[in-house]
Amino acid sequence: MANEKKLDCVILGLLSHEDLTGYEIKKRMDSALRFFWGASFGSIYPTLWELVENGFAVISDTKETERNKITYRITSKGRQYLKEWLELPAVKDELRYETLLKLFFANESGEETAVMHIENFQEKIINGLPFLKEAVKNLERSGNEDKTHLYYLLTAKFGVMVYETYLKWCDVAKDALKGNG
Amino acid sequence: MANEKKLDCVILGLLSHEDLTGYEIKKRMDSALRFFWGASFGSIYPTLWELVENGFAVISDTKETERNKITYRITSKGRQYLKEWLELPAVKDELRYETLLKLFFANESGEETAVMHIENFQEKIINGLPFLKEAVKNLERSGNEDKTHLYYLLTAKFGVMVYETYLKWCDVAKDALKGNG
DNA sequence: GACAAATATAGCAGACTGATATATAATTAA
DNA sequence: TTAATTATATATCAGTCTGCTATATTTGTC
Repeated sequence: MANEKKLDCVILGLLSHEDLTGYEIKKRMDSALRFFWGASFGSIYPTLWELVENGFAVISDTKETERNKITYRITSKGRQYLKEWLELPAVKDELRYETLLKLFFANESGEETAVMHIENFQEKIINGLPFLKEAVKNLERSGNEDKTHLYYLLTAKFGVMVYETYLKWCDVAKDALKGNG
Repeated sequence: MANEKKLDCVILGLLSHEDLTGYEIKKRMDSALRFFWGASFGSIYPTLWELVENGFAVISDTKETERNKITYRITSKGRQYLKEWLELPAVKDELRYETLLKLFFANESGEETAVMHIENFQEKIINGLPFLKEAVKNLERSGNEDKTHLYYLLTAKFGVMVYETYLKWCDVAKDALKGNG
């Protein structure tokens, strides 16, 4: 019954850094937050309206003529709401890996399919790593003058460490299957 | 528009091992699959009916009198459907970590809150590790006579490796914040 | 100036969660 | 023995979010 909605707070978090349009919010989701949280347009736009209705955000009218776009700005009420949410313990920490699911049931599909899933996974991780490593490099260079950077850095480091572990596991798993062919 | 539903296949996967009631399926979700997939009663029961309607499962009437419960059995049509899904590449591999989200925005809530989130996370991981380690130990002991065990073992090993990496990261992150207090 | 790509918003069917409700069977405690 | 508690078992539903589709404009490119 309580408020299980998270996206309003995620958007307020992004707006706490800078004014953004819905489209720009989506871009942030697909870059900086990509590794640990996602959201679709289909949820971002309705949520933005909701934030305005609740007085947590306002439509910022600077450069309105520049393009027919809507830029949102966080209000002090919104900042307060965000802060309260940030102080609550995290509830949802979960993985949802279809790769592991398909591997778990691979008895029905055979060993070749199992190896295929591991190799697909491996490729996805190899492709995703450079972005995370680049983020760590840039954030480390920019130093600790800005706390925002430090927090971003910590999440990016999490990503690098986890992805590197995934790659190690891929080797372990492939070895285990090959040694059993 | 295509079938994005996964739960029907997950349930068929579990039924491919043994006949189960909805309640037992939920228990498997909360133990063996817990680490990488979840499902609620609210989705399990409707999906079971759907499976019966589509001829992928039947109500098994053995020991019907034992208790007023409904046990489901996979059909050969269901097994075929499962196999086809298992052979498709995995689509959804994603993390959803509220802890990282709150850490990312910790600039608004302060360093103490950030450390609190990391420590809560650390505790959750420490509490979750023994189950995964126990699974690895038991599955390694049971040997490779059964392929089903091998696939389960690989997913459990994934869990152990990843959780141990999480704990390493917790130390790194706490150090970074303390060195900056 | 034609074409492609990026920007920008909106709506919707379907999937899933988390909560609630209800009932029975088995176990434990008094 | 019976009361209380816990485990088993199923069902329903509002609210949340995804993935898809549609539409239109702006910017860059050749």
